[in-house]
Amino acid sequence: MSGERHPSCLVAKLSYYTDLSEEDEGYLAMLEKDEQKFSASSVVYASEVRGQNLYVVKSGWLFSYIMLTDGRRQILKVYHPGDVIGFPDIAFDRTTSDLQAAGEVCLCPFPKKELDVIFSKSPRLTALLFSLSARDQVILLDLLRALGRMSAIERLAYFLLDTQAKLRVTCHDLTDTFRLPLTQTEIGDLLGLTNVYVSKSLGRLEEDGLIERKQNAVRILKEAELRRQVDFFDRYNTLDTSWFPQPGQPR
Amino acid sequence: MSGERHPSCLVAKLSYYTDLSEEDEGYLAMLEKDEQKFSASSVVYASEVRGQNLYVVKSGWLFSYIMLTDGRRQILKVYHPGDVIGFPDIAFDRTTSDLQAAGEVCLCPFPKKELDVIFSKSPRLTALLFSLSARDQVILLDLLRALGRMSAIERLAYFLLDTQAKLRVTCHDLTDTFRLPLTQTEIGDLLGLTNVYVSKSLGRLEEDGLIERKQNAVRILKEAELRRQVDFFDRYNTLDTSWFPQPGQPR
DNA sequence: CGCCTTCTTGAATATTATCAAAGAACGTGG
DNA sequence: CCACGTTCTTTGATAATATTCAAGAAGGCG
Repeated sequence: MSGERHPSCLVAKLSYYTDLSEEDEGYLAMLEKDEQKFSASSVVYASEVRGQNLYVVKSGWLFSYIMLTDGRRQILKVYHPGDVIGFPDIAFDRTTSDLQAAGEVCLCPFPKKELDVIFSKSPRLTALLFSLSARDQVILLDLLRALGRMSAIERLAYFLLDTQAKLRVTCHDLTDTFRLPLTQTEIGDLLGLTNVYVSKSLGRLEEDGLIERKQNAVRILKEAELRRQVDFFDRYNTLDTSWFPQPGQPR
Repeated sequence: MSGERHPSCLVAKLSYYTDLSEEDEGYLAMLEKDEQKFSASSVVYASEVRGQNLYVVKSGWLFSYIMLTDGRRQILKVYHPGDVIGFPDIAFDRTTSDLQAAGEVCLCPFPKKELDVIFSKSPRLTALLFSLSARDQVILLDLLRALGRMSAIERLAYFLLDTQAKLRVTCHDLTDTFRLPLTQTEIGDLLGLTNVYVSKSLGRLEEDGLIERKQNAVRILKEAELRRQVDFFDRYNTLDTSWFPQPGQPR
């Protein structure tokens, strides 16, 4: 549309990792042809619903979660612009989680059935999508490690580092400060803590001079030290594309 | 090889969900052409190692885990016969976790580079593998919910139900009893608990008449009640294949 | 039979949750 | 632009849950 190199943030994100053919860019563009806006806190879809759509995030933050029957909530993943929402649910005919907008968001929904074109026509793009989904899984494993074996303070440190690393992929000039449009209750529901203890632990991190807060922005003061403390790996900065089917022999 | 319908447990598992063409069965057979045995407790691979292999589990149980530098361990996933190990790591050029055999195991290793043939030649089989990986991710999300928002007893109930449901896919006649060849320390490292508290909580479940133990076998006495208590979903019994590219137009 | 690992049990301790209330920030409508 | 209501955050006191430490019992294996 515009004269920009990448009109789409999905294409921008993916070509960060590998070269895309024009044909592949075309397939991706198809996934982003529709747009849908949601207001803050609105539920994009509920769980246990016939979910045949995936979504590309165009702008805004969202998160998916599962409820227990008694009201406990586990937030599963926070989504940012350029993310694809819905790969896990591809294996089921109903959604397995709820999806809620953290603020105003703009999404590009597309039916999962449309993936079959990509699967049939572009092995290379398929491999790329597979890798994205695989990486999401590793990021989830990191979170699992945090919930299973880290203290509250460590979990928060991990969460801040992870968010920072993720935002850096699309926002290259991000240094040490970023906005965090989540409530402490939401952060707690992601990290398996209560909102009260999130408040206390963040206060502690600030007292100790590791982070700084103003409004809902966070500044990470001692990134290296925090990374060492939680044994942090950046899963966002590379992707192994060496095994991908070669282009030039499509179809 | 033999006169059985499915000489391979991977083929057996996959054709449980969808019909495979002979060609597709051929591709899968290629992945299982090599065999490698490991003795109990041996480490199949360590993390941060150039990992270009995936594995099909032929027999035995294994688990993957990540260590923190101070010795804390988080077990990420327990593998059983018919499972494919390594999809998450496909996105990276190094392994992101360690893999250890719980007892004697037999594995079929194959280089991930071999997947490119499947990606290029069989869109349908690719979609099936994608779905398996996606399903693993949902199972992981269930575990995340357990670690983040459930009590010790609930986590154990969830773990037992999950293990039972998974074993039922390959062992159709499994009713309410199964062997559990993991130590309580390992179960604790999976569920984010100490071995001591695993012992106490299992004892509690038994006292309450929900389960029964003898040796290292478990019998689930009140499956329906336990399922209700932890809001359990069986992720293993179906797979949505409706969106798969149609066969008959391969290549 | 004896050793080694795993499991159980109990007491003391630590971490995090719960409850409650006040203070700060934010958005909305007048 | 201010007042008000709402939501979010902070703080303190108390309670619950799980950990740690330690020692003894049980079970498997040579």
